[in-house]
Formats: sequence, C-alpha cells, structure tokens
Amino acid sequence: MDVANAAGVSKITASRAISNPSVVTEATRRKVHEAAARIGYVQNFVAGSLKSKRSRLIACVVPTIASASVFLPAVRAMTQAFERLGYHVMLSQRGYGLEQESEQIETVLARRPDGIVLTGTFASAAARRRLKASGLPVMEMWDMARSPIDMLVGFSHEAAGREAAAYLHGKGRRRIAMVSATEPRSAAREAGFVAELQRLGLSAPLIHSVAPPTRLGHGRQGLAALLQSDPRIDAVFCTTDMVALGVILEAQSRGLQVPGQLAVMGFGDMDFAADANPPLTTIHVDNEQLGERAAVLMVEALDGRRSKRVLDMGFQIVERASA
Amino acid sequence: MDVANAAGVSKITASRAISNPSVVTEATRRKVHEAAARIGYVQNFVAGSLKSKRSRLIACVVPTIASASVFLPAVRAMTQAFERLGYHVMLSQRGYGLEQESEQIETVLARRPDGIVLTGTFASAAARRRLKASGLPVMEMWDMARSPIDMLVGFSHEAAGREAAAYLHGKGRRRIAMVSATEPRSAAREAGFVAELQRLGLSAPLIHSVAPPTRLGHGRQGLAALLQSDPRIDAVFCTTDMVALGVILEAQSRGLQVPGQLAVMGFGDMDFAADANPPLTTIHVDNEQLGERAAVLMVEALDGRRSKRVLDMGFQIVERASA
DNA sequence: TTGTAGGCGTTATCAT
DNA sequence: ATGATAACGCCTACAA
Repeated sequence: MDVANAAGVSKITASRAISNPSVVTEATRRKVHEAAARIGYVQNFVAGSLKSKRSRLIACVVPTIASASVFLPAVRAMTQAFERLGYHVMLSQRGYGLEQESEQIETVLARRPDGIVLTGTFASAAARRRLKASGLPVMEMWDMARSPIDMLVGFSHEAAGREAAAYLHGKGRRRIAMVSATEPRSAAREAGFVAELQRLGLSAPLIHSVAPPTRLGHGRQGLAALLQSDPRIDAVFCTTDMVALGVILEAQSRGLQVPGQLAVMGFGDMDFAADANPPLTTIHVDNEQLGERAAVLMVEALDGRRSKRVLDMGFQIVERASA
Repeated sequence: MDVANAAGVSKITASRAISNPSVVTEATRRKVHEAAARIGYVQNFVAGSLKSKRSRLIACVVPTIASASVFLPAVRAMTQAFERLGYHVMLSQRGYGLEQESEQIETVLARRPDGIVLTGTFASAAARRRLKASGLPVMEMWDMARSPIDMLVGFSHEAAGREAAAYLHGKGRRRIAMVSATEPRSAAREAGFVAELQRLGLSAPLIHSVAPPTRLGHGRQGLAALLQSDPRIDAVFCTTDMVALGVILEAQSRGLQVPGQLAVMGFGDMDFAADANPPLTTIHVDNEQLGERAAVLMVEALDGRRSKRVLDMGFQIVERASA
C-alpha cells in the first residue's frame, strides 16, 4: 500500500483505518483518509477477500430479468437491502431451461460468493446437491413448497391457488377455468386451484397452459381457447396479472362483460392492476418485505447468528372489481 | 493447489491445464481434470484475478430492475452475451436519484471489474470524471445524445421524438399532445417531439409529465389531465407503451374511439404492444442486438482490439392500429 | 493502538 | 511442454 507511505504509517494501520476504522485513533483515521484521497487510492476487495475469505458478494440466480416478471420487485428490494448492508449482488440468468446448469454453478462458485440466492428456481437435483455440498448459505426466494436446501423466504403458491378457487367459488362462480403457465410455481398454484375446486365438489376445471414468460397475448389466446372448449365458463384465474389483463381485453372485444359474465382474477398485484378497467382482483405478495427479509436473513447467517431458516411471508387476495 | 499433487504435476501445470488448456498436452489436461473432479476442486477466480489483474467481471449500473423498464431486455441480452463470452455481470441499481453516486462508484471500482456498463444513466459530472479517470473501459447503453465517456451503443431519443411527431402529423393529426416522464431519456424524446412539431408549424404541444417508473395509471391520469386542458386533442405520444396502454384504457372508458378520435402512440414495443386493443403503434428498438453489440464491443476493447467506439442502433416506428 | 511476519491461491516471468 | 520462483494487495495472527 502506498497509502501507508503517503500517510506515514504501516501497511496494516492504513488497512485498518480504511476497513475497520473503529480500532484506530481518529487522528490516524483522518491522516490515512487524507493520504488516500490525495493519491487517489482505490480499495481492492479482491486482494482482501483472498486472505479473509469473505468476498461480500452474493450470487443471485434468477430465471430472467426481461419482461415484467412477477418476482422482480422482490429481487430489487433484496439487492437494495444487500447493498445497504455492504454486499454486492452478482446476477445470473438461468433461463427457463436447465442446460449447463452445473457449469453455471461452478463458475459462480469460483467467484467465491459469500452466499447464494435462488429466485423462482427449481434447481436440478444435481445442482441442489452441489450447492449443499458447497457449504455456502443458500437462500431460496419466492417459494414455499419443498424441503429447502438451506434457508427460504417465500409463500405457498399452492395455497394461493387454493384460495383463488375458494374466492371465485364464494362469489358464486361454478364454471371456473384457469390460464396457467408451464413453470413450477405456476404449476403449484394450478395444483392448489384444482384440488380446492375438487374439494368444493366441482368437476375438473378447464386449463389452458402457456410457456413463460407470460404476456398479454397469452391471456387473449387463452380465453379464446377456453371459450372454444366451453362457452359457458364464468370465471378465469390467471397465472399473472398480465395474462389477466389479456383475458379482460379479449372478453371485452367479444362483448363479454367483466365481471358480469366473466370474473377475472390475476396474480402478482403488479403496478397496473389497480388501474386496469375494471380494476383487477388479484393476489398480492409483499415483495418489498420479502426481498428485505431474504437479505437480512442471509446476512445474519453470514454473521453467524442464524435466526429463522424458513419464513412464510404469506399473500393476500386483493378484491377489486374484476372478480 | 492440491490438484497438482493429486495429478502428479506442478502447480503451474495444473493451473494451465485448467485455465489455458491449449498449452498443455491432451494427456496432461485429462490427468489434471480427472484429479480435479476426484477431489472436488473449485477454481478460485479471486486469487487468479489478484495476480492477473483481470477479474472477468463487468459492473453494470441500471436505474432499477423492478417494473417493466423498457431497457431491461437490452440488459438481459447483454448479460447473456457476457456470460457466453466468459464474463459475469454484477448489477447495481442506482435509483432515479443521484445520492451517494460517488460512494457507489468507489465500491464498484473496489471490486476491480474489467469494465463498466452504464444503462439509461446520466451519471453526474463528478461521477463521469471519476469513471474516466479509472481508465476502465466504460460502455454507455441506450442513449446517443451526449459526448460519451468512452464507448456507447444506443440510439437517439431525440430523433425518436422527432419521428413520432412527424408520423402523427403525417396521419393528419394537428392537436398533438404528449405524456412524458421526468427522466433524461424521456426528456430527450420530448425535446425532439416539441422541436419537430414547431418545425411543422404547430403550436407548442400540451405535455403532461409523470415521475418514473411509468405505470398504466400514469397514462390514465395523463389523458384525463390533457383532456381537461384541451378536450380537442387528437393524438397522444406516450413515453412508454405502458403509459400508452393507460391512455387507450382511459380513452375507451370515456367513449373516445382509438384511433378514430384519438391516435395513441407508444414507445418501446414491449411484449404486450401487438396484443393491445387496438394494437399499439409504437417505436421499436432492437434490444437483443443492442445488448449483444454492447457486450461484444466491450469484450473487444478488453482484448485490446477496439473497433467502433460509438454505435447508433437506430429504431423503427411500428405501425399498428392505434395511430 | 500500532507494528511485524507471513500467507491466501493463483498467474507472470523466466528458465529448462 | 513443463517447472521454479516470486509476486499480486490485502488481512490474520501474534507481538509490542
């Protein structure tokens, strides 16, 4: 360190003045910081982490960041919380496929992150084993269903599906359909939805399934397909709000009244839901809290004081006008 | 390296077999890789970058990842391209404010990224100076307007605004308004829009401005406000497709026909634009290409073979039914 | 509170 | 094609 020379102290004192100022005198701290500013010193976390074995880097794997994915607000909140707590987030996109997953994990581990966050991701069994074996704290976000690898902050998609079914049934709907997506969490909502309808004595619902990421067009095509199978359906539960918006658009363009003739329910309570026409009844998840808690739990684990390992953040049905 | 022992070669040979296999014999390569697999060796990029001064890490600063930001597809494409080329992307959110920008930059630089990508970001003058002084390759994405710090791949928002004005004028519209946003690129589109209308001999347009990130509700409120100022407006150019969708919804709920009585034009050609009702006339940017080129140019610069420093990717007006 | 010694795991450099 | 040596810049451990 030339800062040390510039400030007239030893290397280690300069290091402490910058990384751990509480252990040096205020005068030393000032002297070193002034020297650092003078010579334009830039700290090197790379060198630091080599010896300390702490990179202050969190690897976060998401399916994709493009399009209005319903979990992105949680990732945003989490990233902000991590930055506030002194960590950086390295984002990797996994895609909805599983190819090269192991290879991807190896290169991520080679960066020596302090922890790993998996979002909306069902890692393959091999990948899960690999992550467990790494010994790193692993946080899974946005799901509740299975036995977690390590820590988990999420909610039950299956319960969300069940409550949606119960809600629509409670509104007097009896020919209830769903537009689902070929993606694990959507499948979990679908499973809960189907189970609850069965419990309520209804016959198996019509389901139209689309490939993620979900789009407005999926809702339009989905309703068209459902109506073709059964013109008398009176409610549709949608895998995302964007799909629900598409269902509403399609219904309106066919002269079907929402919610009069067709109740439409979304999922995600995205920022357009309340402003849709009619305002969208949907399922709300507190993504701010969810992301924040995920980050805080991870940092607690890194600091050696693990509190809860699994946190169910729940969800709420937001009743608006569409269902 | 214990891999070296396990394989019965020297440390440096093991290192080469893994990081630079072309310089060792195939037999050595195999021997080392087998040993690595056997003992569960995980490469350590941290140690490698300390000596080699190459981290294979790209820092990317974006305003925010939440909500369907119109530049996210470009970031996605860029991230994928970087990963394909052997780099990881560290994402930092800047927020739309400017607080702590310098501090943020320092911690990013402390990670020793090989390059920095700024997306949709007008860094402050101090930050721009700091980045320039760092000597790192800097890529600015999604804009064309000013003198770049270093490299740039984008398009002219000002030109987009001008062409939107010309397009609506060409469709016979004469009372043309805009819903804009208080954000630099939106402001650039607005400036071009206003300038072109003036050039065409129209009076200064009504403009309603909203705070980003833009939402559907902004479009609804925006049209309401515009109509209150002037009930006779016959066209609205919107700063994003989501806002345009809101304007359409609001128009329809007021019994205004789109495009008959009101032409609505968006920006971004997001994945719902073609499926809107009516399908949205908008401005398309080739985000896939844009992100890909940004990554490729950056990697070329890192490899010491800089080709172009500035690339104008242009845009196209996509004529659909709404305007 | 400050300092000394040494090493983290890899790669650059120079030799063989 | 492979090896020996040293160094990257910081932090841990221990000492003063």
